[in-house]
Amino acid sequence: MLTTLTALAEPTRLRIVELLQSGPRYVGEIERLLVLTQPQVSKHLRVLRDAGLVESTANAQRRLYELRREPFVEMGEWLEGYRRSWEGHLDALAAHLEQSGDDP
Amino acid sequence: MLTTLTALAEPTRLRIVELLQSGPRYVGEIERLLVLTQPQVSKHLRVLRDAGLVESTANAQRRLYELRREPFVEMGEWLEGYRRSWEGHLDALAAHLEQSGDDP
DNA sequence: ATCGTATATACGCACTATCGTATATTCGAT
DNA sequence: ATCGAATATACGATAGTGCGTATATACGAT
Repeated sequence: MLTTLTALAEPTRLRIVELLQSGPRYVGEIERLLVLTQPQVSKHLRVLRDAGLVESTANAQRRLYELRREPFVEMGEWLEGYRRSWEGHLDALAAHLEQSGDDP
Repeated sequence: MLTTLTALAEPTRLRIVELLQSGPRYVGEIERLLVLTQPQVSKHLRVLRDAGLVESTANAQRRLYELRREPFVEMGEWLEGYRRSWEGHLDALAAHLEQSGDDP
């Protein structure tokens, strides 16, 4: 989870990820659409790939990058834990109120 | 979203957040349970609070910190966008397969 | 009023990460 | 075989971030 969060917690990388949400893109497209230098794009894509957020397939000398689903699924599962914890607190509150109801 | 991600993308802060998942804690408890220095805890809590991830209520000279739901809800909604995008891709794939089915 | 406890902030240092520029690599085209 | 396009990497400089130590602040207890 930390590696996923670390990879996303950088403005430029988050922009790249948000762009890739609309579909796979070549490095050059990302460079042009987000107005970044080419090494900047390659470097950030490297980080995203190492974090498992993207994968690339080579077409001739171009590389098509796309998002991987897994890390996003994992984030969803991770969030579930928090959702459950609040449900738990609500259950505890409900139990408390129920108990309080016995002695007005 | 960026501020939330930035706040969470630090090992110690993530540990604090994970601890707070089990319920509200005083600064001293966090310090003891996670084996951190007191200024370290205060500093990280400050960042988490500025990011809107936690809020505190004062009891005498102690401050009870707890998670706020909103940023987690927002993360869930943000993830929804990605889930939908993959559904979209799957729909496109389904449409393609459907079309292909016409001519074997 | 003073003291001790609990928490927050200030400041200097070290480390990491990002950026820009230059260079390497890969591959198709000629 | 050579050239150009597309992408990746190396390297130096800089800026941001976390840590430790010391200090400030707030509040209850005596």
